[in-house]
Amino acid sequence: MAGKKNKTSEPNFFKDVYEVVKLIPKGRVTSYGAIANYLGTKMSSRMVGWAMHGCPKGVPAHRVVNRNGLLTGKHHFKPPYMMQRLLEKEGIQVSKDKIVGFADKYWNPSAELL
DNA sequence: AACGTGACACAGC
DNA sequence: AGCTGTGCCACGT
Repeated sequence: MAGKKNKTSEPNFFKDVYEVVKLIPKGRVTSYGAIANYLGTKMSSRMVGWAMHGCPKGVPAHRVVNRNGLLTGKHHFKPPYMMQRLLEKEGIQVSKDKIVGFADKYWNPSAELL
């Protein structure tokens, strides 16, 4: 039979998110909105975060933060301080769950990958 | 099928 | 300057 996917919809969106996140250079960070914008769903930044719920191994979700540079998703890590730990290890300074010099370390997929 | 939820973003107050 | 409401799309129940 035709290879019809039983899934209601292919998680193409999620897959794209993972791909982009994996492409984030070390020592850099990006925001959900940036990824969403790169995927074409600029307003649907929520989906990016939701996609991270299934973040498979190899996806540095700790490099993805909100537009404020705040580690909003760190509470979802195990343990939660793992996110900050990884960021500091990559050379990113974090103060009060916020990226220091976020604008300077900001990585725009729409611009860098373009 | 409908409602509620979710790691966001933006406008309005 | 912080809170609220709305938009967005997908997933869970």
